[in-house]
Amino acid sequence: MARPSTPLLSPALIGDAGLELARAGRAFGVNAIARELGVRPSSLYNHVDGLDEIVELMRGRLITSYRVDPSPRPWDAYVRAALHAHRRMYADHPTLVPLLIGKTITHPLVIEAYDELATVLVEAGFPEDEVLTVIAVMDAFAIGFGLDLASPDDVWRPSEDTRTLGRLLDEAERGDARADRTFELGSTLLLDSLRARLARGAD
Amino acid sequence: MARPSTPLLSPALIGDAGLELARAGRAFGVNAIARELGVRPSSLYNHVDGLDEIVELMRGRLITSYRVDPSPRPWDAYVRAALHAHRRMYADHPTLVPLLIGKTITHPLVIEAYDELATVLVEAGFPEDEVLTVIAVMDAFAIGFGLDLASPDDVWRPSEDTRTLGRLLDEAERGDARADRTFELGSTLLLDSLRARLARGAD
DNA sequence: ACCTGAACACCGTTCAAGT
DNA sequence: ACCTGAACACCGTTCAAGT
Repeated sequence: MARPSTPLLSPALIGDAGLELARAGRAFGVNAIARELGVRPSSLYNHVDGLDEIVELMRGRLITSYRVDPSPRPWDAYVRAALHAHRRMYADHPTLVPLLIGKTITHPLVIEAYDELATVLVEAGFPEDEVLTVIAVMDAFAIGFGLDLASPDDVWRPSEDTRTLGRLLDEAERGDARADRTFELGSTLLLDSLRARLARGAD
Repeated sequence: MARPSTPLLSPALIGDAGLELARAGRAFGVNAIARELGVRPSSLYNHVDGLDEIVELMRGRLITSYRVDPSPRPWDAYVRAALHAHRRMYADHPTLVPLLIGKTITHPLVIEAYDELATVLVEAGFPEDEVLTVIAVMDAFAIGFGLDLASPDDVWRPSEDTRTLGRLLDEAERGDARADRTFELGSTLLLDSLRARLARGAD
């Protein structure tokens, strides 16, 4: 079977296979993707330039599945929904994070999503020279809390006596419950501050 | 030279070599570290159990170099300093981040650092059942802004027309100046909220 | 046009051989 | 005790060969 009548591969299939592997916490290299698709590694190069381009494909397909509904609503509800969705996105693919943030964003769909967020914030009344900063803060938030959610059930395990930490750990939640509580506090703190800042600026 | 009279390697040397590579943005695998130390890859296994243990060594040596001075001062100054130091730490070694957060923290020095932070927050008056959450929020912050600082000079490069984003980008800062401004806003928002929360709780 | 197989330079790890 | 060299199963990428 040198050339099948109907192609076995496509950029979309390759990107989706990589994403599936990443979501399952498995390695998502060229070889692993080829294995997943029942094909030889070298076959992928007929559709894709290499691992870098595969990562770009994955990024594009990611953002469409975690897209936030832009229906009209108060800006802070939109911001909260975006934080939630992006946190989930990063948490579902922690090993992808360094690759995603390491490259300039050019993908049209991803740019569009940021453009929408920028528009919402400008219309909410944030000063124009501050909107990009607010967006970057939101991104840092989503990434940080996403990786927090992807952490092990026990973040800390002291082997010796501690002054305070051990006692607090005995009473504390663990796993996703802990991570969710952290995210709730974090996003509440952030939104409170943003609202206060907007109110102050509007005086 | 089968066995040198004085050993060429040690766990400390191996960890430091890995950290140096990571800081330089280069790969820090077994082979790369061996190359750096002028030795064969298999030699490392006389001192270390494998890449996982090397990562643990790197973690331990990291925290000591980014340790926050625990001298008495207002809790919020301490929190700000910790955010600053940890952000720098993550930014200096972005590729290490997924490895660091993927494992439960057991290293005594790292536990000690968190214990200290917990003690400061308890003494500041935060409710005991909230302190670990605040710490996790700080961690998420430091990681998110650290990776933001490690991002390329241009985070976004739109190829088509945008409603808002392109216009804002034309006026905006880039590179470290942008990342620093983001961090300033983020940590100000967080600290404002934490102070407000503490004041409310103290009523 | 598109899949294969062989080849290359990498990677982490094991282990017998040397001192 | 500690470094080496050969070996193994991996990895990403190239390219000539096949249809």
